[in-house]
Amino acid sequence: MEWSWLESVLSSGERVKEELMQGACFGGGGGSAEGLVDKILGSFANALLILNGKESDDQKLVSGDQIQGISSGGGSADSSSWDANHTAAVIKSEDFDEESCKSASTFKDRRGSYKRRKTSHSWTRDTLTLTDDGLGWRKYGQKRILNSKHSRNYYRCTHKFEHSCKATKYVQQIQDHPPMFRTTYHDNHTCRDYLKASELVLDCTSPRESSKFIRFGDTKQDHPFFSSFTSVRKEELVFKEESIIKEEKPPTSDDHVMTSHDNHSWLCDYLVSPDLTTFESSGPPSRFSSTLDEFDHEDVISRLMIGSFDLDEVLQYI
DNA sequence: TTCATTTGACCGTC
DNA sequence: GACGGTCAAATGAA
Repeated sequence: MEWSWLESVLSSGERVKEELMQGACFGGGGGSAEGLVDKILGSFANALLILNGKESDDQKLVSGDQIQGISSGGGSADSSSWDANHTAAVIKSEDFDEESCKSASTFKDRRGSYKRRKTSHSWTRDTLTLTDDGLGWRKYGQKRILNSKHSRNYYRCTHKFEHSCKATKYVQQIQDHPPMFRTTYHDNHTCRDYLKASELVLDCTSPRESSKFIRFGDTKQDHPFFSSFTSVRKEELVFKEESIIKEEKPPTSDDHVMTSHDNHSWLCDYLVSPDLTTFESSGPPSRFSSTLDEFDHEDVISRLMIGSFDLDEVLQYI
């Protein structure tokens, strides 16, 4: 029994390695940038599926062509750009189906229609001041909450309708002296994912390095995608000074500001969303677990998306 | 004129 | 039935 499990793990490991290596090799090959990116992401998606044990009948591995088909078939404003949402849709097919069903219902007469987000991706941040977190929020409601002196303000993403961004947050004053505000975020901003694939440069300085390091372009600060990320890092420093930590899920470092309400890694929560779509505001420093159990598969994609990545580093955990 | 905020109503969940 | 999240008309600000 143990052997079969081990065999399974090793077999999966080999396949993951194959997929990741294939993805890395695509970077050195020919073809259009868009096609290459699609193929690479297809391989990484497959690797994740294997790692998650989801390569079953209902969730086949995806090919780069499939991703390409999806990305070009959607209603994206810019058909030449690869939309990370689509890959997320492939990887998290269950979520995708659920969303499809939801969208099938009419939008009229849906006041108050919502699902309580008990299990959704949420986290809180306590601050001493009402600080602008630099993201586009629009207030859509205010409510008095039971057993609370102060009303709760509800915000949604400014680009909710333009980009179908599901990010919402609510802010509530939880203390008077000194004033303390608790901001609870739900879902990540997907409105900043309109990243042009053509701007993803595969930068391999040597043939040897090309098989070892995968780098998605230089993190140019003037790129909207990365500039938002870098500005966020600055903001994080500000928040570290004026924020306190909640203890629901104590991180390893003392200066963490926010609390995640699900089991995703810190990095995934705040740098890249679990559905691989979003760079979120600020967050705790990245980590890389040293055991297989702690190893979060999504870290792989997170780091791939952020910048350089040591493939061997991943493979040693497989 | 456009866009953001306010506010009461609606309605799903507990 | 209470609570809380969202909607949308009314209102205000730029």
